[in-house]
Order: sequence, then structure tokens, then C-alpha cells
Amino acid sequence: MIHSNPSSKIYLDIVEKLRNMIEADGLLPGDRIPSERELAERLNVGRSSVREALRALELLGLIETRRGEGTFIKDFQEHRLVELLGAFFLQNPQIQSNLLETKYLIEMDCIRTIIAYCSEADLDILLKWAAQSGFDDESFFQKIAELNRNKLLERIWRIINSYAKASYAPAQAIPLEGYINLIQALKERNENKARSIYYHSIRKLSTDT
Amino acid sequence: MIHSNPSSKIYLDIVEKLRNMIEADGLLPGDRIPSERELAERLNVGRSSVREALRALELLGLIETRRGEGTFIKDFQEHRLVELLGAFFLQNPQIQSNLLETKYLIEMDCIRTIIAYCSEADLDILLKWAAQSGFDDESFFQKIAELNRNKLLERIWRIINSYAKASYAPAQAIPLEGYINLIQALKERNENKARSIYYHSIRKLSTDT
DNA sequence: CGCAAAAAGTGGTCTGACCACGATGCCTTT
DNA sequence: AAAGGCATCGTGGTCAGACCACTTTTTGCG
Repeated sequence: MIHSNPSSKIYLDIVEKLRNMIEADGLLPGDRIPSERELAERLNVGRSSVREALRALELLGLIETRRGEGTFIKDFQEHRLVELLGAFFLQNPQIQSNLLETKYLIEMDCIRTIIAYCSEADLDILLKWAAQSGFDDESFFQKIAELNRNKLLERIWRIINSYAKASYAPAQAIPLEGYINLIQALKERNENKARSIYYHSIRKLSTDT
Repeated sequence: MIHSNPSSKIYLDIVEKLRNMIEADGLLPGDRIPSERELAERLNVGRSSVREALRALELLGLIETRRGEGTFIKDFQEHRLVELLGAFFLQNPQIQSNLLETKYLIEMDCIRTIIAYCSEADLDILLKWAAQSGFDDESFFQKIAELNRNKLLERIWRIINSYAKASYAPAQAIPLEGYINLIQALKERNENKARSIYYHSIRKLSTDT
């Protein structure tokens, strides 16, 4: 149960301890974490090791540092580094195909949970939003992910969407009608219809899955 | 177009330059990159800044360092972003409650892709494995996740499973028959049947989703 | 020629020193 | 007393140098 594997690297320990600290203190996005020097002292490590951990977390987009002010917990939703990562493994076509397929699977999962649990009122709001505004595919499915009451699924979608966005060109033209029809199917709680619309009208795939 | 923003942080510049270097030199997973000291000299920066960049990339799983040997490019398949983000936001209690539901959704997604793409031979192997050996629910669905050819989905399942395992008591007694029936449904490429077996016989849920 | 010891190279860590920047508070000026 | 300006302090950003632990390479002895 005790950490500090003798062979492990200090900065990884610090990442772990920061995670526990954030959890224990109930820190939220925007909150400040102790200064580098204070962390070094409290954890009995060098400041450079603390910095290695913080820089890694910063690159991940989990924290944000402001010179002269301090280090703050960031809202997880906006990691920009995904573009960077995308650039790093853009070369791997295997992952690419998995990315889109997984994104579609998750989106269908969101649709399923919406059909099972979403209130009629929320669907009406969504319908109104879709009917009136110019919107793109991403913002539509962001709404879908949010409407699904499963926060974990929503977060998974966000991450995968960020990756996909970084790796693929934005979607083609948007046939507004397809999205409206999809919402209609949601309101009818008709999963098969929703699935068909999603795969054929929106994603333009011949096969399902 | 040229980088080296005066205001940006050195370690970010280094990350960018490393990326360019890897691309320009056509370095592949397993290849070695220059030593920290050499990078520091070539880029005219301090070694600690180089280390901050390397540690960040290491935490991302893009590189691997071996003491005494050097730093190597890692197979991008193994990037750890998902794990890390998972470790950070799965602590949210709200999300905890979504764990099981999401696990089930992902498992059904695996089942769908298996139905769509898995070879008969692989299913026979799975059937044989299930028929002869004592196995538990976790190892069965691990096979399912592996059989699904989507590596990203498999990875997501592993993460969620490990967290679910930590949060919930292990599954109840295992009705071997259900799993066999499920495999049978897979072989018949009958999604509805598989789904029904999964939710009712295996997960014992009244409702779907 | 073979093998063990020495040397060189590499990542891991710590310390101390500056710099640049933001926030704070004291002090002068009005 | 209030308003503005300046010194100070705390913060992250960076660098240099020093060890340590470990691996690889070279050296040199038998």
C-alpha cells in the first residue's frame, strides 16, 4: 500500500501525491495549489523534481501556471495539448481508424441513454436549439453528450472528440434535416430509428457499428 | 509560422522541437533520441528545461527513459493520456456512480464490433476457452475486449474495468450457461439476442442501456 | 584472445542562484 | 483622509554545477 517504490521516479510520486492532495482537499478547477517551493519542502524533494511533475501535468492540461501568481487547477475540458498529441501520433493509421469508430460508438451510447432516461422537456429544448440556430456537427453532439446524464460517458466523448478533431478535417456539410430527424426519433424513444438515422444520414456509413 | 514565441515557455519550445526532430529524422518507436545533455547544448537551453520537456512527454507515454541507456521513442499505441485523465477525474463521486453503467455500455459496444467483424475461428477459440475452463466474469469480458479489433475501445474498457473493480464488490456467482449463450449469439451475429442475454442473463438488469 | 577493471556516458536528483512578473503594503503627495 | 507611486515579497522560469546510480564501452592485464 505504501508508495515510494525505490525504483520509481520522484516526479511520478509527486504526480500521484498531487492527485491525492487534490482529492483530499477537494480542490476544484480554479483553485490554487501550493507553490513549487512549498511543495518541495513539504514532500522533501528538490524543487526541480516538483517542477518536472508540474510541467508534465501542465502539458496534459490539468493545471495552469501563471508567473508571479501561482499554479492553478484547470478545467479538464479544455486541454489544448490534444492537438499536440494528435500531431505526435497522426502517423498511426491504426489509431486513427479506432478513433472515429470509437467516437461513433460512444455517440450511439449517448443516444441510447438519452432514449432511456432523458426528459421530454430537455428534448424539446434541444429540438428548439437545433431548429433555430446554425450549428455544426461537433456542437450538436456535444449537446447530445451533455444531455446524456452519464457524466463519465460525456467526458469520454469529450476526450475522444478532441483527439478526433485534431486528427481529422472538420465534418462535411451538415444536412440539418438529419439532426432534426434524430431528435424526433429520440422523442419517440425509438432506438432502431435513431440508430439508422445516425449511421446512414449523419455518419454516412453503409454498415452499422 | 516560426516558433520560439518570446513569451512561451522553453520546455514547450523543446517539446515542439523534439516533435520536429522526430519527424524530420524519421525516428520510429524504439529509436533513441539524443541525450539530455546533448539536447541542452544543441538547443542552447539548460538541461533542466530539457528534462521538463522530456518528463512531460514521458508522462504522456510518448517516450521512455532508461537510466544509463538513454531516452527512446515509445510505441504510440501505449500513450497514457486516457489513463492519466481517468485517474484524475474518476475521483469525482458523481462520476463513480456512472462507472458501472459505462462499463456495461462499453462491453456492449465490444459485443457489437465483434458481431460485425470478428472471425468465426476466433469465436470458436473463445467458445472452447469458455467451455473448458473455470473463469470469472472479468476475464471473460477481458477476452471480449481483446477480441474486439478496436484497440482504443479495448483500452477504455481496461481502464473502466480497473476502476470499477476497485469500487465495487466482485461479481456474484457465474452462471456459465449465460456466457456460452452469449458466444452462441455472437456466432449467429444476432445482436438483439446477444444484447438480451447480456443485460438479462449476465448483468441481471431489468432495463436495457 | 578473453575477461575483468576502469572510464565514459546517461538519466535522476538536489542545491543555489538569478530573472521576470504579479500582488501587497507602506509611504509620499495631494 | 484619500489617491497614487514605489519598494518588497512571493511566485514561476531558467540556468549551472554537483553528485549518485546505472549501463555501455573501452582499456589493459593475464
